[in-house]
Amino acid sequence: MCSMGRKRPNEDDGKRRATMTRVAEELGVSAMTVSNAYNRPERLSAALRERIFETARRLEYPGPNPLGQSLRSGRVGALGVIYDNLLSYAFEDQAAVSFLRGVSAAAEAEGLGLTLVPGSPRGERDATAIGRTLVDGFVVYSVADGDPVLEAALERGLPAVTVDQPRVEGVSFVGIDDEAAARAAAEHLIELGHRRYGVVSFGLSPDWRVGIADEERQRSASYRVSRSRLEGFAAALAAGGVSWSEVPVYECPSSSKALGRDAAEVVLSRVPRPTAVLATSDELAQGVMEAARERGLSVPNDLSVVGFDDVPEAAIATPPLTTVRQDHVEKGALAGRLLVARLREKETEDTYLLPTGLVVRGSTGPPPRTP
Amino acid sequence: MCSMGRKRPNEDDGKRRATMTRVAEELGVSAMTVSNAYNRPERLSAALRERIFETARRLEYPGPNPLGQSLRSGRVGALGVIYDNLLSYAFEDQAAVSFLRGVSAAAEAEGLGLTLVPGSPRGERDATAIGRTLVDGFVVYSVADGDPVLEAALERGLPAVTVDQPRVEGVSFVGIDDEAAARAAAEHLIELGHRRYGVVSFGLSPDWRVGIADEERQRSASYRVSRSRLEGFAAALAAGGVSWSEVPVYECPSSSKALGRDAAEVVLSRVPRPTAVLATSDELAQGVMEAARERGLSVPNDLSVVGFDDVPEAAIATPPLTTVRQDHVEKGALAGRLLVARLREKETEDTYLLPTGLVVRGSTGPPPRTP
DNA sequence: CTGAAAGCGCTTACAG
DNA sequence: CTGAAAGCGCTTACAG
Repeated sequence: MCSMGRKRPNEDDGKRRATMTRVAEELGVSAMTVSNAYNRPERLSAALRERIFETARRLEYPGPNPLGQSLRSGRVGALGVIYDNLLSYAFEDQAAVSFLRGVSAAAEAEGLGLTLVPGSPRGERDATAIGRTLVDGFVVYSVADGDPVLEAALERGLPAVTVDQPRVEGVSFVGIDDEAAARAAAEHLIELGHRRYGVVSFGLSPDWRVGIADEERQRSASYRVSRSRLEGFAAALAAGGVSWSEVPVYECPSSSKALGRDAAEVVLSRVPRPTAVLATSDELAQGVMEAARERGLSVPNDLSVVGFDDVPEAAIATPPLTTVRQDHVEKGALAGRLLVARLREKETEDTYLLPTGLVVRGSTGPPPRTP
Repeated sequence: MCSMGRKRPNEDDGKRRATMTRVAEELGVSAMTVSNAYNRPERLSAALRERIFETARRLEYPGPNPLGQSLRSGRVGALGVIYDNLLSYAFEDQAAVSFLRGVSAAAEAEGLGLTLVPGSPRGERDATAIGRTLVDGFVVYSVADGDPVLEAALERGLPAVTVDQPRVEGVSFVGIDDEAAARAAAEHLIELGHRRYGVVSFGLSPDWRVGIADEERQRSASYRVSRSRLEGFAAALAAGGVSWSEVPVYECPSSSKALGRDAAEVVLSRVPRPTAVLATSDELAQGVMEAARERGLSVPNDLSVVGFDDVPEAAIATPPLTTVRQDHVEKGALAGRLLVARLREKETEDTYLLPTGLVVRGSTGPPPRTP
């Protein structure tokens, strides 16, 4: 049906795609003159330039091949983003989408593209693509400490910035104070008077474990963000006189409503039932609210739920979700700007912490009188 | 502060980044042996291979530079996506996000990356980046007929697929039957008994015009999707005995809640007031509902609203939005798979139309008794 | 099991 | 205003 489908570039009646040299030969000029026609018009008579373009059109020469240009210049013109999971999951995660929006804006402002490196499922690391990706530098987003994907990225020797996790010596870091932000969330519940808690967290380490995580597992978590948030929760509860060792921490393999729902089924089955659940993401928190609804529990009358991120959906959830706000767009934009600065061989700081704030909405309230 | 920030690749005590040749020289072997150490281990004794890796480590050689590999092989390892606006807007548009999710999944399944080409604001076309982007082919998404950005993409001579718009001779197309889908939406309102309509549409042509679009402007719209949907609305209303020429069609420069709200303020000020509004996207429709709420109008009692796309938010809007469903993820995945097929020099069809369906929810009902 | 040569497509000094 | 040469970093036949 379609003509382009038939044109095999390397087999088309022996006519391989035209090259700059071929155009030059055809006209009896040098290749550099053709190059100048495209890149430095002022070094050329207008007439010759026009003749060159005519010949290019006739030979179907598509203009200078950017691969040649890049090899020569050493510059690709794109920032790379490495995500800790399959790429397609990044687009399901509102926090990641906002983050990518920020990075893309920063790249775009410099005329750079954004290249999303093909990922691999959690628990099945594949770093081969990283060595083959054509970019000028990497934003490494949300990767576990010691992940082979991280090693591969750093080994490329390109400028890099890590975001949220991990922190790597000598590589600029953008994130928030996860411990303090989590602490504020838990303090809010302590102040409301809650004494019985449950926690629903996304993965602690990339081994895809599901279920209650004991304190040893919490301490050894290789996702820094998870580790820090649990530390923040624990600190606030301990300060409020609640024994952390009795708080069930349910670990989900990733962050989604469905997984939050599953987790809540376990956590809410505890006897006596928790009156408050702290989640490490809004997605998980929404799943917890769903599970509560299914059990006929009212949020916040029977159960208080706190999320993390303040994604757009949090404000329109039923009830609106109390959560920790962070600016994912700005996080991405800052990471992008820092990477650009590195490309320009400017110095950057080691650590950039963005502000967070607790947003109290309708999903939290005092614990029920009759437990 | 940071060591990496200090390392200037071209100036670091005269030590430029090591190359394959340098590693080879250091060991007294040929460059191709070093190449084989990385790419064809079986052609090498294990011992020599290890010696090569040791030397590489010592010289801080990061492994074969993919730019060299790509120039040699002619393959980049990434699919490019061209969007009709600034990239950062794509991440705000739920339909686009779902679409990108599909494309990324298709790319990832083949080990390919996804490169988002830096865009330019609507009404200010800049195609220069397209000539410089390193990709193996383009998915051209939602671009107006004759857009210079489209020309630039096609001139690269790489495989390409267009999505939604435009349709280009000889280039595979993925989309829906926009006319039929829009017709179904309008027929639903006709069947409910509505006689007075308003339409809120995203841009008709990329010249950033805002306000009521007359029939001449509608016919000459260079965004095919807008043109087709208006045709569908018009056909259904005409068949229902409603005069299209009396229906105000408000054109927004782009698709967002805020713009839908602005549009609705004009459309709902008409005397007599429309009892039903057809929007060309869910974003716009949500803005219309917002404007109605602000005027104290009840949806659907005073005003029926129909959207288009069935983005995730549509189902949880208040009231839940009646809309035309289409599968944006599958649209992206199909486009990605087709582009991959083209890279593999397989034939593809000219046109792929995905199914649509009207989803009737709470935002539509019979017109009010007392107008 | 290893190598010398050619070439992927381009542009930057350096000349004239 | 235009050119010859060198080189960006790599890998594929082809030999041995």
